[in-house]
Amino acid sequence: MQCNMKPRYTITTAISYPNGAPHIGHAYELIAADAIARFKRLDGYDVHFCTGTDEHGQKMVETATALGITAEELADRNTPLFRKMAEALNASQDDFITTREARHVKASQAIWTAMQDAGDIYLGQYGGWYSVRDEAFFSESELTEEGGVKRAPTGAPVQWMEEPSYFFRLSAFQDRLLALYEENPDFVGPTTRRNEVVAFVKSGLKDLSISRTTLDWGIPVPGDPDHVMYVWVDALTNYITSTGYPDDADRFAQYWPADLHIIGKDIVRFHTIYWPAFLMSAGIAVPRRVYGHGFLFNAGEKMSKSVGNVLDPFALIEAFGVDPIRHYFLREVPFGQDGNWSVESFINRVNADLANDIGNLAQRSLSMINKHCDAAVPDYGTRTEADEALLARVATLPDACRKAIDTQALHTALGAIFEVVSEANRYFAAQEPWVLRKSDPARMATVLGVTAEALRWFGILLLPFVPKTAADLLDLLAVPQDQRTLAALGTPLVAGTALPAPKPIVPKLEEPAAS
RNA sequence: GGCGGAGUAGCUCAGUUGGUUAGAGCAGCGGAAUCAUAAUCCGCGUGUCGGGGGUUCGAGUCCCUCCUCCGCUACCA
Repeated sequence: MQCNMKPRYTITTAISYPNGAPHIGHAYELIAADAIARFKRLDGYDVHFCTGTDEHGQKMVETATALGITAEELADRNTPLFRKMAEALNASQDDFITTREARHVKASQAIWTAMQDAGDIYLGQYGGWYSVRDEAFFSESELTEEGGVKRAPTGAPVQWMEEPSYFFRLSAFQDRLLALYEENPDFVGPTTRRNEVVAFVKSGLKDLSISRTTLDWGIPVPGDPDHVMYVWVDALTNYITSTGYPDDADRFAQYWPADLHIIGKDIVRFHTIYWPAFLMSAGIAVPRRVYGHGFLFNAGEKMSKSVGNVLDPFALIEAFGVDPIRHYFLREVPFGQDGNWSVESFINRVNADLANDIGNLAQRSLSMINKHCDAAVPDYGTRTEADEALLARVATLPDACRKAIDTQALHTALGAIFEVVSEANRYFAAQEPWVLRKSDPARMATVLGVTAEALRWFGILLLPFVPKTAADLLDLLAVPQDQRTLAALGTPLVAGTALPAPKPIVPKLEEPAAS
């Protein structure tokens, strides 16, 4: 318990499905959520940032079976890869949850019981196409048909089967959901997704099958161990498990409801219809906002295993470094839209922004300080209009970034920052401190000091996006660790502070051979 | 089919409640400078604002229509 009651901010990614190794889509979602989480911390929030893996479900069993191992072994094999990815991406999650954990089993059973007590769960019959050989149901769209025989993707024939299943009374929530969207226009983003969701709910809702008896890889239904929970109750509940439900009432009160769920656009419906309905049924507050990001393409093509063009986040990080990767996807892809990866545009973007614009600005200004100002922050107290104009421009950035971050416009935040970085380059070129060195050393000192001060703002503002690079820049400016917050932006560099010898913070990328 | 979104310079896109010669970044071409990671700065675009029609003193910005592309249209994370 803290006495100084910082505002809190709870943000999550979807939990990844670890039936394979993580791919760039998983990385992208985590990078974006991490940037937002870091920004909120930087802005003084008490942040709870959670990610993880969803280890249950039918696909896990299918994949494991194909590999000749158990689902549990598959999870043991793959979940660590997702943890490694988070580490490699320099993600700052406060919690990494997996659905096998005892706390999650407990939370899932608790919300189930709450929904049941509310009268929204009943026992019925679920019908579907079942493969005896695979011991699994398949959806109509997965099936192939030849000679009147429907077959599963595995080639096994399927037959229409019915089994007992618990249902969630989703149909009863249509009006409440529509009221939710009506009263909270920001509940679903981007807007185009919201329209789809509203249209879907307006078209009428059917009750949802939420248990299976043909599967045992999952969380047992309370009071009926023949059933395991099927998919959504288990998977979505991770968000409240992570915030302390049901036992840690203090933490839960502190961190729930979530401020933001960052998810892929493909699972918007589950997060904006099923999830709030579950919560309303259980008497739990609904999240404040759900945002569906776009997908990434590789050189204009959809990534797929069969095409073999799936980007491996580990390989990219290995080849280029984390910050360039983070920067590229956050800056180049308008968040919420689909984006594209190409090596050419990646090299261009990273070199232009990080190496040339800000990296070189730091190098050229700090080199002069090092050589001509006794390697200490020069006195820049006597300023001209041009100096003030630049600093005033820089000072508009925090609010611009806050506004962008609160609408998940990550690319806009970075765009705003780099627009002013360009402004700083123009300022530097126009002031010509290398000429002033001979004509007016005091004026030179001021220009260099103003530039260094601008760099301090850039460094702090860039921490959420490119943490290592920004920290390196702040190191060069001798900014103390406890001064690296938005609140500390108002505390300018102190003249006379010793500065280390400058060194390039971002190496320029060469045209690579790596893929 | 139904609902929704989008079509603006080579590429990626901005364009507020309709108003002066439609903008930015990147790429390209030319120049300046030399403090710096050959980085930076300055200059250069005759774009049918998808086609057509309409409203208006005036439309990329509103209305109609057509064309093209995309998303959603339930039990898969």
